[in-house]
Amino acid sequence: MNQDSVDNLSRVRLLQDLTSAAIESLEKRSRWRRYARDEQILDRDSESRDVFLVVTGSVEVINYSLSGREVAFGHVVQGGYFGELSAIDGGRRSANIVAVEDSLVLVVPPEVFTEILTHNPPATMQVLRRLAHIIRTADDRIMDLSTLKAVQRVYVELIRLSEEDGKTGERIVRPLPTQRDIARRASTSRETVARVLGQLARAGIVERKGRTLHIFDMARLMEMTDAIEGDEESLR
Amino acid sequence: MNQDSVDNLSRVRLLQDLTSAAIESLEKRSRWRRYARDEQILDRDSESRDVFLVVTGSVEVINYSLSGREVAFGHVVQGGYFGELSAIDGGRRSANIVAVEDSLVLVVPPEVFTEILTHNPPATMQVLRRLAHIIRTADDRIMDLSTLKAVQRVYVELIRLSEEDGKTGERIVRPLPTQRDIARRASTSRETVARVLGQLARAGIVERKGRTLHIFDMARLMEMTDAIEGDEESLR
DNA sequence: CTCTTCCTGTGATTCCCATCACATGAATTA
DNA sequence: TAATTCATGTGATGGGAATCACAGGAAGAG
Repeated sequence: MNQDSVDNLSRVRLLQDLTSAAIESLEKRSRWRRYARDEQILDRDSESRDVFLVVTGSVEVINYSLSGREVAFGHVVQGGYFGELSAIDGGRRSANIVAVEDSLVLVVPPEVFTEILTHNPPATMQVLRRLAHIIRTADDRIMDLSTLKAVQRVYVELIRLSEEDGKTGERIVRPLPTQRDIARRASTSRETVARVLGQLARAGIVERKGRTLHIFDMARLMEMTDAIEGDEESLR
Repeated sequence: MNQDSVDNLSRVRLLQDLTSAAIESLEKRSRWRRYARDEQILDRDSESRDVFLVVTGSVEVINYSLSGREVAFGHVVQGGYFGELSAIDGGRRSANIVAVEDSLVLVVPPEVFTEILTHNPPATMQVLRRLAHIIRTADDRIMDLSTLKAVQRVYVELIRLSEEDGKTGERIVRPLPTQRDIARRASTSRETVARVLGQLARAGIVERKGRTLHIFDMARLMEMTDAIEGDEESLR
């Protein structure tokens, strides 16, 4: 094992409070795996219980309905991890994991993960906070799905994706995901996303330039997520 | 403090691995509260961080949209607890809690809760497993909301509520919640629930007798949750 | 026992948006 | 650079279910 591995691993949030000795021991009992872009890493309902530490790259958490509809649950990027649910409760995988880009992960056996938990209170708190965060996010999404219209869920998703531009201070979404990706996060159809984007652009609220979406009127957009807006005319 | 309290508390899942000494110390640093039926225990977005142990009675976790729509997230019955998210991550309350019946709860300050976690690995694993379970349930619900029609979500809810009758071995739902309650778990309207129940009864799949719903054809009901069923005629 | 209040069953109506169907356009690969 | 393959913009249409509107029943309160 080389020093690089330890350095990289220490950047994984789960391990940030461990000593390098502990990390080395963990690494020895785990195995490295590389996954290519679009490669399936984990199948829903499969039996493994390992925890996956994402050292480089990023993955997507996604599920499919019987009818073929895709529902995106989230991303895990460099420094994150996934698969902890099964390691914790011994249950099956609750989702499919796909590599979004070429990724390097450390596959940690459940016993090793559990051992970290029992010996490292800070790491355990880390996991607890992460699970708490997942629950809050999921609950918000259930609320959105239960109370908002499809169009409004697209607004919410755009807001969620947006960030302050470092230079201009403008609100932007970069890179703008494909309409298909937005649709599977907002649980709607690709066409609806296209229409919403078009309508917002025509109303002067957003503008798309290549892979960047500029949000000119963030306040307006946020209002529209909870008000029952009128017809499109009123947007002009 | 009397022995009864310790006995009752030791039945709370969070504390089941603690010594009675530990439970006594915990109880001394917490406070007892009684809530009447329908009383609001916790408000969404409020600032407290306490964890609530339900010693007797039961409570409901519920949220309201701006438009007034109600979304039910779950129940916590005797022996359970709630409020742990805020104690873990310091964030605000994510839902409202209402007493379903007269309830006695022990209100545990966040520091005391955290102390239990750091000193009792089994209790911590308990919490981790509970959070994992909540996440799985929430994810399932997101899938249902994203991929099923309102009618099918009612089927799913009936299945979820159903249990084997000890004597007859029949599949039943008892007590059958009001249509309004079913609607807020399935995220649909009360009327839709009424129509689904009526339609299932006419098809001979279920029968309602007072506050009990008998499910005669469970297999059929389960099929109907994932197939795109035809018109009502085909149910006869 | 009687009076509210809440629950339940059903019709009628409106409207959201998923789906189908193409026409470009952009981007990747051969 | 041609040839696929994927992304995007928009019309047309149909169906599902939310909403509105009552009427009768059950059940709790006084």
